[in-house]
Amino acid sequence: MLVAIDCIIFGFDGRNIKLLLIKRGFEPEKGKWSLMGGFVRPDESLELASARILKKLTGLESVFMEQLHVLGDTNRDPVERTISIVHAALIDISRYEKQLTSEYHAEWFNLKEVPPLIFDHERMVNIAKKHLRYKAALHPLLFELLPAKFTIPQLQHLFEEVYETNFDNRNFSRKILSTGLLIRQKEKDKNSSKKGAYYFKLDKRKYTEHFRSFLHFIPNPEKFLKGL
Amino acid sequence: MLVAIDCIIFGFDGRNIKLLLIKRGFEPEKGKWSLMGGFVRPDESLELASARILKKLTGLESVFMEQLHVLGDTNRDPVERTISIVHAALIDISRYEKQLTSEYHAEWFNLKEVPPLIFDHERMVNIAKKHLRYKAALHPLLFELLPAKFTIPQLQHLFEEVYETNFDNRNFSRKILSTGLLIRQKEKDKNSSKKGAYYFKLDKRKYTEHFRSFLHFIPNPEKFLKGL
DNA sequence: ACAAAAGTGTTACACGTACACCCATGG
DNA sequence: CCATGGGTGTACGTGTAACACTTTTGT
Repeated sequence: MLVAIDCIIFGFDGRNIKLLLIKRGFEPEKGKWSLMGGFVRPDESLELASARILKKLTGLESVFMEQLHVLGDTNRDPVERTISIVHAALIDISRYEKQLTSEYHAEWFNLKEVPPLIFDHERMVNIAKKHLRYKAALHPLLFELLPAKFTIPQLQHLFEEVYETNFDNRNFSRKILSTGLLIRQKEKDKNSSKKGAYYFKLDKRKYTEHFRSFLHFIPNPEKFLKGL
Repeated sequence: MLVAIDCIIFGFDGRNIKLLLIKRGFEPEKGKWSLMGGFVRPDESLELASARILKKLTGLESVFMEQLHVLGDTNRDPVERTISIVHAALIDISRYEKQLTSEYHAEWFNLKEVPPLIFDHERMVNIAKKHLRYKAALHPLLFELLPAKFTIPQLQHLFEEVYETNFDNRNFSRKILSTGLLIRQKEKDKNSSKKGAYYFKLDKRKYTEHFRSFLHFIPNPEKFLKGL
């Protein structure tokens, strides 16, 4: 039995949530869009395998991926029985731009405009989307998707992208700040408004310490968690 | 590469949370306590494989197990490279008593008094324990562990077992009832007190509909989620 | 009558939401 | 000087926690 790993990389460029895809380089389904996948070698752990596969197909390094799910239906791969361990990560696109050279044919797609994918990869993406929404509602996960310095309106925009809705900006900023996870900087970002919005930095120590203990980052969480 | 499944079955007998274990029947490590495990066959899905393995080793049928995690370190099995997909389930022990005949040598152990286990099975149990605590804090998961009719004090006792602490009974019952998930019966349970406690039934429809949308079943969830 | 468990009432307070309004500034 | 986005203040309702107190009934 073959053991594969498929990697789902979500990215944020300041405007949209995107998904990284590659053009499959071999048969079957050569030339179609696909997640980054490969087989686990007999002598490597799952962590090493996922890192190797991602690096080989996209150039990305030191991306922290998390195991999400295993798909193992008998007919999911047309050639041979293969189970696939789906891994996923979230990254700030700008921070990895240099690694994603044109040597690799990986491309970012807006999450709302993903092309048809091979095999059961669309199912994998759906699983990952649900997981993202669930986790980001309860934990400060999305904070990681932004540059080292970011503004609250930027963060709010990101949340609005993920949940495909709009939040009240005044309540949103208070809620976020009440966690004590953000450290206000002296400078302001004046790109998006005349008044300017303060930059914030993430308090890394508090972030890792309390990651699991912050709940309800979105208003009316019941509404959003219901369907997931 | 071999693909195995290991099954973690948590049970509740009205008093304690227990873990189902078997005595391993073959080398290596023959005669030691172990989770129920086996290999996935080329022609069966993961769902079928986990059900088959559990049935073969314990007699249990139609237990809904959930995929938890994959362990795949290269050295985890001394004989051959094996990855294991950990599955877990929660059951009301009394409801499955008949299936667990003595033909199979499966035994229940109090979760606090689990004997040494083979390979990395203790690690698997720890992963499952954390997962249980996390999920049960946010969703009405534990309601399933009780008989069709149960009292609030019974449910509270179960929560106290899982979180190894005590809750205020008055606030607990209000919180649970405020979800609207329970339907009060006319009879009372007089086994544990003279006044008697009302029996309740789970509103199955509401339960499945709203499973994801109820949050914070335990007081001070931050405290409990912090370390997980 | 008493003990012991079940459950109600009460209160203080934190939190969530809605929304009026003020602030800063580039054009 | 005003349009625009950023942000504070205020008000109200709901949820939570703590705990005094009542209810029930077997012994």
